Amino acid sequence: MSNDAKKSSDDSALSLDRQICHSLYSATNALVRAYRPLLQQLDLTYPQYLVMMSLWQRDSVSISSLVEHTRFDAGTLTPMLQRLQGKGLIDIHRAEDDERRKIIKVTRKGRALKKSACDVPGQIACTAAMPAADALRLKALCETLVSNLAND
Amino acid sequence: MSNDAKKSSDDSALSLDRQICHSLYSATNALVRAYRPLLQQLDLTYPQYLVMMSLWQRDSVSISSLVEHTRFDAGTLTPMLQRLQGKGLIDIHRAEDDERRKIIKVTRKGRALKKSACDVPGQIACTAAMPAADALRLKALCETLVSNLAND
DNA sequence: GTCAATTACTTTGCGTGCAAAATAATGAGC
DNA sequence: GCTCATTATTTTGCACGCAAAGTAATTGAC
Repeated sequence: MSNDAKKSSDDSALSLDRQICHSLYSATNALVRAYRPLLQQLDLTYPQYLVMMSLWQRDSVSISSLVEHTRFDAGTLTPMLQRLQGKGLIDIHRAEDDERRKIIKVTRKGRALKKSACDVPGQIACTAAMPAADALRLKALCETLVSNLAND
Repeated sequence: MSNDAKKSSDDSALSLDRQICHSLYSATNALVRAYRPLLQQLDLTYPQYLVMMSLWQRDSVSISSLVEHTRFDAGTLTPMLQRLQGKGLIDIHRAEDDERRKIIKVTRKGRALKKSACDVPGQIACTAAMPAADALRLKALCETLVSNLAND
């Protein structure tokens, strides 16, 4: 809690143009918008794409494990997973050892989709047109923010 | 479109942990979550707070002007403004010269809210616990991203 | 073993976010 | 001054995002 970070009653702090958060917020929305046409060909939304990436990386996981890895809320994941199941990309079934848990498995169709998705990261990188060094710096700053804000 | 930015068929590019976009996405969600308890006292959501900031800065504007300044979609703003009107924070009325346009004006109550909001930027800065230099770098990177992605 | 606390997940409700279609007023060409 | 394209805003439909409440299985205390 540095001293100059807390300029409470400074009026200009409420100027929209100075808001770091507004930049972050609109950058994220712009990114999701940029993904849309690419992902449309895969019949995926951006959040669904993130979940599929998580599952391509580590399959047969519980929902709580997905919550941790993807940072999605459980209440968000439940209907999202049902939609992915509806598309035939994943299977959901109860864990045998613990009937509360559900295990998510990628289907053959889901695994096949990965091949169609392999061009997406490169295409987005082109659209974003950001030097690799800047992109990494941006990622690092965001990760710092996430972990700082997680402290509650 | 640099050459090494386009590693199309590289499998590791689809690893969730390497996704800059995932970091950005979760940082934004974490931020909005961090704002929630602060803004709850003002009975505002984060997007509503952004709109109010825009209006505190420049009052009596059309919706399309707000779209430009806040970077919200018009279809998002219409119901949002109706809610802000319902809270008595703004007035909405048709422009006299052009009956298609609507002019948004902050009410006395809306202006009074600014005083209650003046501590919010400082409090968020404390929670985010990010050095000013890093915050500015983050903002600059996000702005670059926004303008790169806007090219269509 | 029984019952309360915990854990894993689902449901509900509300507010975005946005593409696409609809509505309505203005302007332009003739 | 009519017609058509354009502009400003609204509506619709669907998918999050998430707090809060609900449900069901498991663990822990005794």
